[in-house]
Amino acid sequence: MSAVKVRLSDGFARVAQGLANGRRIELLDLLAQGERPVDEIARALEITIANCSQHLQVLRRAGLVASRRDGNRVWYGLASETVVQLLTMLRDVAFDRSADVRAAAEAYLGGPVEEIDRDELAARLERGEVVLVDVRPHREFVAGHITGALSIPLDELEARLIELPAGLDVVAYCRGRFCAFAEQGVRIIEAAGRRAFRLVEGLPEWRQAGHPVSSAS
Amino acid sequence: MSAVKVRLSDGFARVAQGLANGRRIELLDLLAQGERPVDEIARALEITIANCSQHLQVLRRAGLVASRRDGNRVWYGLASETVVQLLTMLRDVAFDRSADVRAAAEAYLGGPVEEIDRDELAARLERGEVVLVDVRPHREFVAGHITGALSIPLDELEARLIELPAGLDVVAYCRGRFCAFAEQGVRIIEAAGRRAFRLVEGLPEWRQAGHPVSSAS
DNA sequence: ATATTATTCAAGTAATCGCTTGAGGGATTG
DNA sequence: CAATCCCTCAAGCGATTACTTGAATAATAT
Repeated sequence: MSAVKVRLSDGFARVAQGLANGRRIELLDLLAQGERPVDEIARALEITIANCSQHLQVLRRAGLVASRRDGNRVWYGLASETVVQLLTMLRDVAFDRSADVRAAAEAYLGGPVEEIDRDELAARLERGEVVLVDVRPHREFVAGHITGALSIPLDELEARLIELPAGLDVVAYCRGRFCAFAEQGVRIIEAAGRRAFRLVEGLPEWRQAGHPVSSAS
Repeated sequence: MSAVKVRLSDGFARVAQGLANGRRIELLDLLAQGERPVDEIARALEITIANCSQHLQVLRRAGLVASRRDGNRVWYGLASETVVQLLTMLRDVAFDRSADVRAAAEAYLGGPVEEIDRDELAARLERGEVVLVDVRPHREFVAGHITGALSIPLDELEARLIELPAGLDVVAYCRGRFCAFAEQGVRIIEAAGRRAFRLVEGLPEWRQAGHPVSSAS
């Protein structure tokens, strides 16, 4: 009787176990931007391929990721959109409840920049009041981006500032609340004398809120 | 630079680590019904007090629970309502993504019973169409219950069926979607020839959805 | 003060985790 | 076919986790 309850609770715990490692959190954050083959994930996380593969097996056993084979590559992606919600909530609770996390987040993101939320961005986009820039790597833009956004990866931003239509405020967005790309993008744009905001959340949250998303360039 | 990102991700992971153990999941589920002293938690989980205390320290370090001293007892409770949301989402994702969890849930809860959701219950309560029974232990009812519910703990239900006003459908609820009390309650009530439903969620989700809750008997 | 009750701490042990290294398996290329 | 590329598996390691036992601490009761 109680053994069955233990089995159920252990099952829930196994999913949490998947999230209980910093590298796997980064991995899921990356996969939230679109599926990828193992070697790319390993490179992005700066870990060995064997180590990465093992983390992926743990996540697969936890039911958080799924894989498909294409030729001699294996592509991994999130098992479901609900995984994004879980990850987002985990990070929000961590930020809310842990002073360590808040300190680390500030150290990683740098001081505050002006922010804008999803609904406000949607409204201003509708009215054509802002330029929206996706500062993630181009491949992630191709996999999916906010409809109407320009793709200017962070490391090209300074050189391509001229592409931003003049006379409008600029909004930058990236992978999510705890990704540093948009913050850095905003600083670069502001250094050029333009007013810039960061979208608080990233593409996954935007998609999940039901706002319009496009694929391909 | 990357070291800072590692620190942030590890911080997120530490919170997940708190959830990454079956006993701690049960513990949080219990605390979602109201705060309790250590010895009671240990008894409910059928673990030793020392072991329980150590799990509670892990959860405190993860920022998921908080404690207060009253005389020579220490009462533990969830650190925030958001912890309930996180726990609920974790279990929903686990149920959704893991066949093991679905099998364990079925083994624990037994076959399906008729269900009713929050909004429907709220509407029917409003119209006085149903009797609502809280089948959790009485102390949990006292700590907080759905406004208008009767308290009949599961182990007294069979003997007290007569207290249920005649001529109405009965709805039973308990701690949550993965608590077996309500299922068992529905079976007992149906065995007496009454029509009975189970509220899909429990009190924590009801409260969090903004529906009316009362305290004390 | 002493005894009692409730909780935490410290030490020890078996099991698990995270990583490395090197071998093995699947699929494409030459 | 061999050679190559991509990924997984197996073994081994140091560190961490979950649990037990017994001692230490904190507040109350006698």
